[in-house]
Amino acid sequence: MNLEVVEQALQANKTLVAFVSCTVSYSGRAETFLEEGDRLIIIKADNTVIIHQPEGNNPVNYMKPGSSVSVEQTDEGVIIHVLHEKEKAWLDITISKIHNMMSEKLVDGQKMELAGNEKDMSDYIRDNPTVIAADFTPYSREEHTDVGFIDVFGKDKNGAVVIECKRVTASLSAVDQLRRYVERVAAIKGTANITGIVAAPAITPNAAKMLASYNLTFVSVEPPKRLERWKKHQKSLGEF
Amino acid sequence: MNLEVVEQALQANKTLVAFVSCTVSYSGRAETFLEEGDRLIIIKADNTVIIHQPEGNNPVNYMKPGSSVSVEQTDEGVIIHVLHEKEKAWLDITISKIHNMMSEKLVDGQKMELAGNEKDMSDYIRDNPTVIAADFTPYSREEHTDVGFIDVFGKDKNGAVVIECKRVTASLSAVDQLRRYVERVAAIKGTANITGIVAAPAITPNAAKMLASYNLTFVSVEPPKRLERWKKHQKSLGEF
DNA sequence: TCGGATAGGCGCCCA
DNA sequence: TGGGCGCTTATCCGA
Repeated sequence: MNLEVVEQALQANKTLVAFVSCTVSYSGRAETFLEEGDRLIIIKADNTVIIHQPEGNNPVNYMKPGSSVSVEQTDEGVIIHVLHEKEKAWLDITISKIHNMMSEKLVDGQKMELAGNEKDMSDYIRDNPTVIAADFTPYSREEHTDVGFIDVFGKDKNGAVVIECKRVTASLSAVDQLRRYVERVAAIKGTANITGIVAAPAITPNAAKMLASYNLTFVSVEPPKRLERWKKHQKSLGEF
Repeated sequence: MNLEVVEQALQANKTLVAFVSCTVSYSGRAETFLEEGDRLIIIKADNTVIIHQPEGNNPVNYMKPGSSVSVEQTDEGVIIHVLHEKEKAWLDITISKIHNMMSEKLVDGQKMELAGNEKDMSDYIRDNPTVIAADFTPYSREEHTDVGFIDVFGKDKNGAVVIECKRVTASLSAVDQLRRYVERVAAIKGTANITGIVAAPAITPNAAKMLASYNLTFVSVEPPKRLERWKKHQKSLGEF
């Protein structure tokens, strides 16, 4: 271990990664402790600190950007102190052994482009209203009320239509949301004659049952672009 | 770059990290693309793949455990292909330059201990029922119904009591949940006389209004142990 | 900053 | 395996 290496890397706005044996203590929104073991530590230039165990997708501990990082040499080993004043949180990494480490100044101004989220889906419904019903006319997206905002709001021949979109299988909470909006619109319009629709690729059985009990309906809508590139990819694999 | 180094690391159940310049393509539940820039790539022994940009808490792209990883040398550079058959997802990392890399076999059988989550809070309510009401008697936690499970279920002098816990400020969705459970219990018991309580440190104004409109109530409960170690830490800092 | 909702959410538990 | 839901959720967006 070399304190100077760590401190120089941090000073130079580098990203530092280290394989270490360590224990981890965290206190903030909750409190955690992790016994000794081998982990990967990442310290970014913005003082984000991330600790990964050897398996799994998620970090076991982390501190968000804007922390302050300091390093201390003690009898127990090297301790990395991370403090986030604003969040009243701190993290201590007590390192008994550094197996390997490296640091690098990384330059990256790019932002990830993403397609296929729920906004794309409500856009798709607005632009292709017949996927809901032949006589459906959308008015607005993200209509705000004091009980939340309605994904797609419009009308059909019977009156107002409230649509809650989900890009994945709709669950009980989707029915909750829809019911909340429909009741609000009914209260505003002074009529119980509102059509409420969950638009999603599928719905769970319990949610479907609950939906029906409130005279709300489900319309199956696939999120746009889903799996297109996957299928293309599979096809190209098949050509080998 | 050295394909063999990467492949040997993966074969040997090592965790591999690399600073690279790359582009990233993903297709699965959505589709993403990330233009050329410097990133940190992590490939774990379980074939978890994580890509971090130089700043921020969260990975920009990832593939969950259980993927298959292969490496290919092309004219454009080295491509790391990650495929998750089951999830019908794939990720390609096209690397123009490797700045630095290292790998290590990590051994870690530990599991993080956590205090201060919602389970601790409902335990606390069960063990200290007077924080809800003087005459409250808890029966069970995680009582299952077909519309979800009730955090804490019990009785008071008026009848059944349903409690929904939140460790942070309760929102509209917490009221939704509680209402859903209360209605279900009322239907089962055949009575409308059910007491429904949101137990949380705070509640948003709109949620409070909605709660009141359904004759449900809010009880302020702090999640246990919150900030205790923070305060101790601050005190010890103050002693310097 | 707060409130509300989505997320390529993830991960855990339980039927 | 799917449903339901919490999460040190994070992140985005609008008021």
